[in-house]
Amino acid sequence: MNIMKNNIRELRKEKNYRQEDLATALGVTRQTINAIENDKYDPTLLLAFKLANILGTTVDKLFAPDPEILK
Amino acid sequence: MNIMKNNIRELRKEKNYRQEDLATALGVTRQTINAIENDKYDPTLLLAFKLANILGTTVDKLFAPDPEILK
DNA sequence: CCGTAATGTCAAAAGTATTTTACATTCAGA
DNA sequence: TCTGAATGTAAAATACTTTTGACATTACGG
Repeated sequence: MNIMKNNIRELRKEKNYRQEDLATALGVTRQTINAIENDKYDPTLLLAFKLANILGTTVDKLFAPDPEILK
Repeated sequence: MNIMKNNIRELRKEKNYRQEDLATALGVTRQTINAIENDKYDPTLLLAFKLANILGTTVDKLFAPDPEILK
């Protein structure tokens, strides 16, 4: 199960991208973007950096792990 | 293949932790810490956050993807 | 309302991260 | 030099991420 929050959808919409636009820009599939936006699983670290980069933010701002989990 | 750089080893030594100390503190195995320090593979996003947290830094400062790869 | 674009979802397969167990190498101190 | 501690490494098993292909649902402009 996945405990990370993210605001990819909000930032994506600000840029008027479709899930598919983001996906092709990052070299992944639309299903991957959809799954991450809907918290099905976390992206790899590399994909997290690519997402932050294209959305004009940082990994630390884009994702927020449950504070409970940061022992 | 793994294209991410990190300075976990340096920060770990500043804190006088052994690989095993970091591992048990984060709930992973020593082999995992060793593999990440030696760039065998990237950690998951969650483990990256845990590492940054315990080492007193941020994911963005702790890891640096090859700029080439950030299209 | 109708058509179509966008999003949601699913199952199977492939790729990658992590664990476990085990052994090898390096290095500092007694 | 000898010992023990720390690190490096490897293979097999398991878990998780991503792809592929396909179909369902939602939302919106005409």
